[in-house]
Amino acid sequence: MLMGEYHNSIDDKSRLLLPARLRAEIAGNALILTRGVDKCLWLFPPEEWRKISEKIMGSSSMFKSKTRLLQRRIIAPAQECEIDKSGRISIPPTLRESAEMKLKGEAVILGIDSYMELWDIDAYGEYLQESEADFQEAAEELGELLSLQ
Amino acid sequence: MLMGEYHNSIDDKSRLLLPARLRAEIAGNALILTRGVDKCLWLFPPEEWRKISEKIMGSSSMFKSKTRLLQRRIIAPAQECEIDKSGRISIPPTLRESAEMKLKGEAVILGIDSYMELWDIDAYGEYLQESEADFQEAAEELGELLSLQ
DNA sequence: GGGGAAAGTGGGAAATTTTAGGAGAAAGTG
DNA sequence: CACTTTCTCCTAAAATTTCCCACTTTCCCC
Repeated sequence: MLMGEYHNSIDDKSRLLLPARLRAEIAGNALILTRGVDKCLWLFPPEEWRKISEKIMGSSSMFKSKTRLLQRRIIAPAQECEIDKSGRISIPPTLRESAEMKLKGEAVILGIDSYMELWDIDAYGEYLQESEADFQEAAEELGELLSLQ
Repeated sequence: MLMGEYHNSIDDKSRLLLPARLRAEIAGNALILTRGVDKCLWLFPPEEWRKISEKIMGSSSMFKSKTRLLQRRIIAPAQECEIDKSGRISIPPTLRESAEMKLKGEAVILGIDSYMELWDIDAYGEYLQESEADFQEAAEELGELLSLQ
């Protein structure tokens, strides 16, 4: 299971080192990188990606606007990337820029059960700040849900 | 499988370089270029185009107004274009203008499974911005769909 | 604390990809 | 029919990406 929050920097060739703890959980050395919802990138093991992309592509036609949106925001930006011998992935510039991640900038890497998220450290800070109220609310709802059991 | 989001510029001869990653997925050097739904162009490999155009033409009669619309918007503007030895396609001015793509302007190229989309970079930015709320909604629905598994 | 292995960092060189320019052919115009 | 303009094709240069290797640091076991 992928877990943990890590801070690593992107080098001047747009490469990011994946923490060894996360790498240990990944079978093979191929991952799918794509735009996430919110200002981040998502990094999936191939099987996980297949599930999600099949859900989006399967129930869909290019003549429906919502399908096109999901395709453009999630499916299209996806790139397969290899983990190199030093444990790094190289992030295509277009994807890097879509998440406001800068060359030589600090990135946050989140392990979330079956996938990972990559954030620019400043963008992540802002996100946490802006969403604090929503978080409190979500926690409250979760509390109610749990106390009913 | 065609995937990835790329930014390339259109040169002053109305030509656009297709990214090598996308070219590698295409058999042969002929593609069909036409107007897409939303302010973009669609670029199909010939077999894909045949499927789509047959669907549009098959479900229809020229005596129905909606059919005529689809035919005029999608079938009629279609042009076959060749990939030249440098990997570029040349975009007919009429099509280019229909997607607000400018000479020497920056274009976005999306690989969507079996076809490609071409956008003017500014038009694409506007589209994403305008549709952000719909996207959040679609993502929410997708989340529910996935969590049912 | 020392030795060894693993993890992380940085940079060079080769290969590929992209950009740009110019010559020749084709097409359109007066 | 000659001229201009547009479009193709080809070549060369520039930039980027990829691959590989060597070095430093950290961690762990002895």
